[in-house]
Amino acid sequence: MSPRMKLDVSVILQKAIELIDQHGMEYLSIGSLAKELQVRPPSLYNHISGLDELKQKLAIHGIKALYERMLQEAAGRSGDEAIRALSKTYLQFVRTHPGLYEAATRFPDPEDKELQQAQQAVVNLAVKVLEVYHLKKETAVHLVRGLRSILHGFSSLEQMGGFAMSLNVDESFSLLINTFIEGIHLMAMREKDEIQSEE
Amino acid sequence: MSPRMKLDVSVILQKAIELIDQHGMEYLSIGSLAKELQVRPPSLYNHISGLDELKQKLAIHGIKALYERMLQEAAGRSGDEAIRALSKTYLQFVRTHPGLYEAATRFPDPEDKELQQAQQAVVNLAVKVLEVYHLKKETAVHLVRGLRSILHGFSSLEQMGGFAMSLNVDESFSLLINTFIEGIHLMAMREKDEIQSEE
DNA sequence: TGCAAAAACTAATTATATTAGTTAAAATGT
DNA sequence: ACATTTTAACTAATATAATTAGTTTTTGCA
Repeated sequence: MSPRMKLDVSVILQKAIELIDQHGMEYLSIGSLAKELQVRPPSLYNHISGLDELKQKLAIHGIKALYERMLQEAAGRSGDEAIRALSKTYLQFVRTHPGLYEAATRFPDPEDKELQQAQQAVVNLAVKVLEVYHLKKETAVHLVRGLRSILHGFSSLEQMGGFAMSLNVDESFSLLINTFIEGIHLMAMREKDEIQSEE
Repeated sequence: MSPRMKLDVSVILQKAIELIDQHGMEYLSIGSLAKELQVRPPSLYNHISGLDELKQKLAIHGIKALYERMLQEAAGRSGDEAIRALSKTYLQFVRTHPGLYEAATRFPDPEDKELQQAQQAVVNLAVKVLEVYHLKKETAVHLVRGLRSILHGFSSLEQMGGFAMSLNVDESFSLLINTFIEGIHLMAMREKDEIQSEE
C-alpha cells in the first residue's frame, strides 16, 4: 500500500489515454483513473486541477500526436503521394487511438490557445502539401477544408459504426481520396487556363 | 404553482431540443430540463426512464427530422441537382439544430434498432439519388459513404469552429460538393467504358 | 359523487467531483 | 546522519446530479 506511486502529469496522461482508447471517453472519470493508477481520487488533484483540465490536456496531446505522425509521413513526399500518405496516416491514427481522437475533437474548449495552435499546425501541413499544385491561396484553403472534412467525416463515421454494409471500408476510403485528388487536378488545370486567358 | 403542467414525452422532447440547440448537449441534464419545464426533477421519470433514454430518443428524433427534410428536398429532383439539394439541406439542418445533430451523432447507443433503421433510411435515400448514374451497386455504396463523410465531416468541423480562416465557408462547401459530383461523373464514365470493352 | 389511474410531489439514496485539512515520504542542506 | 522543507499521498467532508421509494394530488370516467 505504502510504496508511493510515482505519479506525475505524464503518467496520468498515459494511463488516461490507455483507458479511453480501450473503453471510450465516457468511461474516463477521476474515480476510474485513480483506480487504474492505484491511488485515491483526491491524489490526482496534486497534479491536475480537475477532470476538465485533464480532458483539455488529452485533446491537445491527441492533436499533437496526430500532427507528429502526419509530419513523419509527409517528409520526403509531395503531391498526390503526400496526400495519400497523410490521409492513410490520419485514418490509421483514429483507428489506433479512437479514444484519444474523440478527446481531441469532441470535448476541448476551442478557446484554448495551445489547442488552436496545434490544430493550425495540422492545417499548415496540409496547405504546404498542396503547394506543388500552384493553386491560388484561396483555392488551397478551400481544398484543405475539403480534405479535413473528408478525413474527419470518414474516420468519425467509421468509429461510430456508420459503415454497416459488408463492402470493404478501405476501398471506400481510397476511392474517396482518389476522387478528391482528381478534383485537385481539375482545379489546378482550370486555374492555369484562367491565367493563360487573362494574359 | 399548482396548475399542473401537462407534460408528456413529446413536450419533454420539444423542450429538450430547444435547450440543446441553444446551449449544447453538455447543458442537458434532468435538473436543467425540469427547471425549464417548471417541474421537479423526479417528475420527468413518469415519462422517461432516465437521461440515457432521453438522449437516445433525441438521437432518433434528430435523424428522423433530418431524413424528413432530405426527403422533401429530394422529391422531384435527380442527379447532380438532387445531390446539391440534399447536401445543402444537410448542412442547413446542422446549422439550425446543432444540438439535435450532436445528439444524433455523438451519444446514441448504436445497437438500438430504431436508430439503425432511421440511419438506414438516410443511406437508402442517397443510394436512390445515385441510381440515375447507373453505377455498379458496389460503386454506389462507396460513393454514398463518401458523400456521408463529406457532409458529416464538413458540418461537424464547422460546428466545432474548425474553419477559422475568414474565407467564405459556403464557397468551400459548394466547391467540395461539386468536386465530389465530378468524381461521380468520372466513375460513371469509367464503368461505361469497362462494360463496353468487355463486350 | 366516488373510484381508479396518472402524474405530480417530498425525502432519501447513490455516484461522482471536488475541497479542506492532515500526514507521511522524499529530497535537500548542514 | 540528521533536521528541515517540500511534495504528494491520505482521510474526511461537501456539493451536485441522477435516480428510487413512497406519498399525495389531480384528473377523468363510471
